[in-house]
Amino acid sequence: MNDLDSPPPPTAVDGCAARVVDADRVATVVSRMPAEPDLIDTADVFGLLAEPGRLRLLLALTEGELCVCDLAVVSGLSESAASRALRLLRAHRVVSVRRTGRMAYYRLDDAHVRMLLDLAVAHTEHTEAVHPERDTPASP
Amino acid sequence: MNDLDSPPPPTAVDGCAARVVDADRVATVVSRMPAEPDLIDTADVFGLLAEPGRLRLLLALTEGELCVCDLAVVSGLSESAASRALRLLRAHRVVSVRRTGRMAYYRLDDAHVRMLLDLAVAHTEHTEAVHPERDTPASP
DNA sequence: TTTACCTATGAACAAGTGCGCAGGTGTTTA
DNA sequence: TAAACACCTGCGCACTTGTTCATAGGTAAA
Repeated sequence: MNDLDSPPPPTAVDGCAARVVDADRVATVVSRMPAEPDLIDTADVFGLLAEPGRLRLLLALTEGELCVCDLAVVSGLSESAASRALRLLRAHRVVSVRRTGRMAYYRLDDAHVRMLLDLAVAHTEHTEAVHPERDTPASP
Repeated sequence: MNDLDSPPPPTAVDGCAARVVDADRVATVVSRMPAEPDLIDTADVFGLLAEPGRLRLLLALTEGELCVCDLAVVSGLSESAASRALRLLRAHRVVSVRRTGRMAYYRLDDAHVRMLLDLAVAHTEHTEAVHPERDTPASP
């Protein structure tokens, strides 16, 4: 495809053709980069927390278990949407379910996610909205 | 705040008609629920970490600042995609940029996100893939 | 039994998002 | 000067993802 071994400057990591400035730093960072599956799994978990609805759902569950209809009310989702979201969270082992008759009580089942939630909430609580939409910090 | 003490059966939170089982618990959870803007902002931040590419980008930056081309190589993104991702991260004040001539060096600029990253990586490192795809824990 | 209720699911739709390509801006070098 | 370089951006495509409507399963009450 491309033969870049003779030219002096550019150095690739494993065969990918691209300009590299700090080869040493790049090598170090690459070596410390988590494995692909772990990375994808991590991104997945963050993705679960990336929506207000699911976030409310999980925040509500930090207080203890709740049934689907209550969770729907608290999260502002329809019961259908809440059930669906809970199924997703359950598939990722973030929540677990306890069934009693026709009721289904969900609860947080991942200490890691709980820490993430605490950290996030604590942060937003004393951090005045970082509203984006501003790219250039306006330097007159 | 809202009147939910007299009616026996269905009780809504602020006017939404929906079945509620544990009215007290619901009221408590709702009262402790973060404000809408904070919630959206939090979900936003998690959304930034919800993709392998951006995650690699940020993980690389935990080691120190890097230029765009090096970040592209490390993250496996094209320079175009890396630039765009960095712009997004910059808009949310997650990273900051230092320009020297025609180079642009990016660095992590949010201690909170750094904690989130550390926590996530530490978790995935000693947690054997929680592969989903399993919904019902097999209950015959 | 029938009825009412809570939860779960299927399918279709709509919306958002990431990426590649090509071109542009500003800077350094020949 | 022109050329090479590093970064940035507009356009369009394709993929993923969330939401809703309607319906089905399963349990408790009449």
